[in-house]
Amino acid sequence: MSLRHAVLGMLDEAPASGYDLLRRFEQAMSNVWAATQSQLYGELGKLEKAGLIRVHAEGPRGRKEYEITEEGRVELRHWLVEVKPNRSPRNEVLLRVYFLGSVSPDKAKEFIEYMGENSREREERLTELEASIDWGDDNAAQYGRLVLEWGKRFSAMSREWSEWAVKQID
Amino acid sequence: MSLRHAVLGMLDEAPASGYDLLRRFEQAMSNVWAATQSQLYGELGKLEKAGLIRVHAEGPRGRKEYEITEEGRVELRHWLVEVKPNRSPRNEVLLRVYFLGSVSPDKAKEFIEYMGENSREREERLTELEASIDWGDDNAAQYGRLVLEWGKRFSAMSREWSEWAVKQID
DNA sequence: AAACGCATGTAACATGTTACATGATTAG
DNA sequence: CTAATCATGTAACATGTTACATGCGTTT
Repeated sequence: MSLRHAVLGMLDEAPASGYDLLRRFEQAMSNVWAATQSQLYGELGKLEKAGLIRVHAEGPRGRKEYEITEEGRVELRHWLVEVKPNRSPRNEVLLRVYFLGSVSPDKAKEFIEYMGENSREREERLTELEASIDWGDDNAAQYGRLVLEWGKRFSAMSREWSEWAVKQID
Repeated sequence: MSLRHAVLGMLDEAPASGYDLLRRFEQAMSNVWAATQSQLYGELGKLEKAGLIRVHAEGPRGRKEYEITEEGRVELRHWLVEVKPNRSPRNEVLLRVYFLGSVSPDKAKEFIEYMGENSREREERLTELEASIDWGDDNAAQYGRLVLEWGKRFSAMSREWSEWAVKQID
């Protein structure tokens, strides 16, 4: 149930509409957690019914701005540090590497080079992002920087691995 | 539909029963792709109906050993290098880091230290695993080594990030 | 004979994706 | 006035999890 907590976390920073949250899922959040529009609106409905968020203001075009409730904050803090993370890892690209023995070494190399290319691009995008963001010195932004740094290190590691791995084939 | 392809990949190495495959998902595969017993048996049924695998031998206790068909091999090779990977990343732990501003710096530090501890353990487990495996020099094992190395580098990177990140807080 | 491991399957539920559907407001 | 963007929602389907159910074969 992490989508639920992603929403609570964002609303704990500031009130927002489903539409606002969707933008964040597509942008800043997209390296960490995904959500489709459909799923998001559904979850907002459930969260409201459960009393963890409430409509705080309505705007044009049926816009509903939600805010987190005290109950929601309690749930968020509980999840953040007390609930054991238990997602099973799923890495589709690495899964393919496992089975590259089923194609020719040339195709395998090509695939791993493609992985390296992706990592390089990701690395660049994150570096650009870092430069473009005006990091206020508020509390929340601090952790955004940590996540960004994680992404950069991850991309670098993946790129280096790809460079090493192509050399191992045959 | 990666579960499907994980199954095809394993059956392309050697025939196996659902039970055999489950063992692999729980062991070697667990760092890369997860599957529950329930899901696996369901998928085997679908794959058989679709003609991508077939029952190749039956054993005691209703054991059904499957083998991949030529059609299955075609599908596997197609997926391996021609289908664009499109899984959206989901990292529950990193999602929490994003929102650590909602708890005290002390609790945040504790959480990141816990992350580092996990990475260290994972690193050790993989190193032990590496030593314990008798790598035959067959084609398939080669790629298993690449995946293992990825895991080791990933764990090391996570550990180093954690060490760096705790120092950034406050 | 009991306990353990092998072996398969179903049902209910939760989560996530794709496609469809609708309409208001704002910018050019 | 027209296109883009804002804004919310539903339906059908695919994927994944937890719990339940059953029984055979082997080892102690």
